[in-house]
Amino acid sequence: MTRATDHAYSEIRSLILSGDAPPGSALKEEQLAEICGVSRTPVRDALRRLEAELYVVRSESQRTFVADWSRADVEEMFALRAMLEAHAARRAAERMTGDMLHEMRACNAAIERAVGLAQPDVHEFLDRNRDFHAMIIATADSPRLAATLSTLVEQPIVRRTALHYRRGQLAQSANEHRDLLQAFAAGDPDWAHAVMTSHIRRAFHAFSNTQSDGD
Amino acid sequence: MTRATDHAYSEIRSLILSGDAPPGSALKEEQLAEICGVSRTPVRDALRRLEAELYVVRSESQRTFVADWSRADVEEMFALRAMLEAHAARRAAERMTGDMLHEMRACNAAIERAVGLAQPDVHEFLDRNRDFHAMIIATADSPRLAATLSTLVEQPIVRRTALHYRRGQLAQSANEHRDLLQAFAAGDPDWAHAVMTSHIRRAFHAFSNTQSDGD
DNA sequence: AACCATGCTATTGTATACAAAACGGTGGCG
DNA sequence: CGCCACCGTTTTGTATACAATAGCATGGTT
Repeated sequence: MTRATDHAYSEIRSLILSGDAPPGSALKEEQLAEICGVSRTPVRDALRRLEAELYVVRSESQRTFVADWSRADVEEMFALRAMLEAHAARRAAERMTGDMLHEMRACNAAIERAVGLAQPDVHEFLDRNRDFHAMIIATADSPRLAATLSTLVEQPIVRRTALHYRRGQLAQSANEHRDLLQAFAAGDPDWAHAVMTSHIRRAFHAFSNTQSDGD
Repeated sequence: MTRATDHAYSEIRSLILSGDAPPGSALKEEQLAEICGVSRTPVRDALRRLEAELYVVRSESQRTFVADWSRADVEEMFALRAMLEAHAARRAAERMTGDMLHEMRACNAAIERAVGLAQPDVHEFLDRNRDFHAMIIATADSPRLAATLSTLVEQPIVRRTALHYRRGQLAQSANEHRDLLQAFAAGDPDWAHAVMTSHIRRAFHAFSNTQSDGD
């Protein structure tokens, strides 16, 4: 997994995220190899990785397709994420340090800035939001939890969801982060757990709404 | 992933489970290829799969080693498993059918038979125990939950644990399964959730004890 | 006309050769 | 004596050729 494999990975991932490779469409190794300018070997490695991260699925005869998430699939994913991230928040509250708390406050300040602009900077919001959640997971100090979450969090869904957020939804997200910071500052694991559960579940419903709006 | 890859996978897995490849030892692709009688290509695929299932880990320079689980790692794994399997039990209680309940009762009867023998049949216990938990996960009807759990139920630990069980511990496991069946029959999700949490946590402490006994 | 068998084609699986990178040891230099 | 750089060896990464298999269409048979 070095140059060629990483390149193939991000290239294919982009195809999926951009919609150039729509859900359900077949991904052929040779064709992808040509697009990426590498041989089939690194493409195969990249596809295995994307499979582990649920971007693609394999038929029983080993053909690869872009994952097609039904509404039930999305709901299921959010439910798991709520459970695991709430657990992470609880552990983080037990292990929070002053330095980390300071860093997280700075991070959320950046989020509030991005949201407060005349034209909210959604890209900045997404990046800082990811940082914020990553810091919680890092503080939770549970490598397997982190590995498990990483296959659920970094999904096309999250990205598409935020792109349809209204300013009010972005701001609410920042406010919930503020609540989390209070729970962390108080060192109250149950509080952190509850806020995080609520935070993720609201994200799910925000997603449901943008979807039913017909995009 | 057909003949050669599958063969390499189970061969390498056996090396790890049997202890011929002890925790922390390096796994070299060429050497494994020779052992399995295949080329490096399927070995590489097998190693990726074993990596996803946490049997092996990779250094930052892409060398692979047999995973070496610290006590903290094991505790962490059991905590995640308790959370996710309890969730599965809750969903299963909401979706349980008469047929499945019947099948699960038969399965647990087989477990009780294996445990009740003059010389308990641990191998039979392990197989039927896996079936029992698999049926719960199947009934929970959540593909992503199933996929997530399959990477955590990692056999090395479970297997080693059960091999050191005394008859009483095996019997207690069967009794807890009985409690679960009652919860399912009653269609009580919270009950099922609580019993499963307790079931997994007891397994963790049973594991801790066999470990501290010095094997 | 419907259905099954058969053969062609598209696609993935496997082997092998070569390239790149990392590790380890050895020698020289400070 | 210790440290660093260099080079040989080991190990993994990548490309390519070939094998096997699945999918699909076509034609024959009932």
